[in-house]
Amino acid sequence: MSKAAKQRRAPAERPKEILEAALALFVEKGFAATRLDDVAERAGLSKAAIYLYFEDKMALFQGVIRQAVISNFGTVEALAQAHRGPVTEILPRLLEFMASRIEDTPLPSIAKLVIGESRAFPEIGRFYLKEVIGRGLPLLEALIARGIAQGEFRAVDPGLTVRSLIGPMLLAGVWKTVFEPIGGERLDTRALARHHADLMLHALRAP
Amino acid sequence: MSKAAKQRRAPAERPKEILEAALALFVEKGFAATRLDDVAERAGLSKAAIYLYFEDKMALFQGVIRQAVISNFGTVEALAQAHRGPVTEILPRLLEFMASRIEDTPLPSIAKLVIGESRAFPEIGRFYLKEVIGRGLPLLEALIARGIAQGEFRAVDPGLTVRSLIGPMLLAGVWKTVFEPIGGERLDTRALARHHADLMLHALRAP
DNA sequence: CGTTTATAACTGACCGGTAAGTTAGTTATA
DNA sequence: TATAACTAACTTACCGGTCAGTTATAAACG
Repeated sequence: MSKAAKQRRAPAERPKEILEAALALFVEKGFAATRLDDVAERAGLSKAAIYLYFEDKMALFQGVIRQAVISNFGTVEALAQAHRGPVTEILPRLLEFMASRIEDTPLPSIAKLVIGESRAFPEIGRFYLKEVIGRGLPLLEALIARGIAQGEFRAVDPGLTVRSLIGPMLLAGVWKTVFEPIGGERLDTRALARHHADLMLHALRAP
Repeated sequence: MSKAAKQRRAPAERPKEILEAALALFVEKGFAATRLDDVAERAGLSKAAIYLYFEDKMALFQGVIRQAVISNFGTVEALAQAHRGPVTEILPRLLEFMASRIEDTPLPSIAKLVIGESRAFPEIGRFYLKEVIGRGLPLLEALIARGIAQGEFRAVDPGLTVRSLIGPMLLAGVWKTVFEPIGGERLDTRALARHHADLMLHALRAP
């Protein structure tokens, strides 16, 4: 190891380090406003070195999104599928789990990036559509359908109901990333999740 | 009028024309990716002429947002305040009105712009926060509070309830502007509005 | 009524800063 | 001494913003 301040000999970690630095900066300043020189500095190497690991800026962005998405997703699937009890009990847990993700991880910032840049980079949007929405929605729809089948819920449209369920969580994410940083008053995402779960259970309860 | 293909002598209309062109391009490509030369071409004049009417690109952006917001807002206020009947009847109308705005106006695209650019241009975000959210939220909260006072609704937190109410509409706007253009399946915003209104009324109904 | 003059509206060509992407060369390790 | 990892310096293209000059209109004048 010697005194090698210039970190060498660990190139396997390099892409991850670059992705981490890029995530922080993309989240902070957006895609266009993030300079590769800054990403490089933060990752502790030169801009040219980034090009050793990523084709171009776009590929780096894609990598960041991919990394953040896959690392933050498996758990939801587990949570929703493992639980075999009454849906009435799962729903509040699920919403509170989402709230914790919104409060404690960069997930909402990622979503904001996707929202803002997917017109310019449709591949990003399609990736998110496929990997997050395409996996998450069916999961939740199945849950609602199960609630109906088990006689807990009235017979509503599962697709629309899922939108009603997660809409406020999207709102919370947008609020946290867009309006709180510029002086909007703090929103208690977990309280919203609990409250919304309560509303939804009242709304869905079979007569 | 003669054959003056070069339009002159109507400078009062010019700012509006420029704003219209800019709106279309900002909505299509985002702020950073929109070239002033393109705005100029679309508005039928030269880039330099834009600077006769707007301080800089940022002021133009601000003008676009301001224009779109004020032209699309007064009606909501009217709708919510004029109606003196039971809140139970107003709520579905209100949601369906929002749905029509989302489907038939560039409002969701504006919102998307604000979401995407407010980190880089906090003034934009604050303007939206003040003019749209600062006016819309209290209006809706008062409506919920009235529903409670009139004995139609159970005693819920009006602030959180309003978030539950409009969350799905935000979701619809995001879906329309972000995911439909890149191959996401069409979402029937009005159906969602009706369905969500139904859920909310069930959720809020006093026992 | 034609001609000059004043000026508002507008433009083409340019400037300067910026940042993505490249390359030729350097350094550390095996 | 071979080579993988890395970098400083460069090239290139773009685009926001400016400015000196041009054109269309209207007012002033003879």
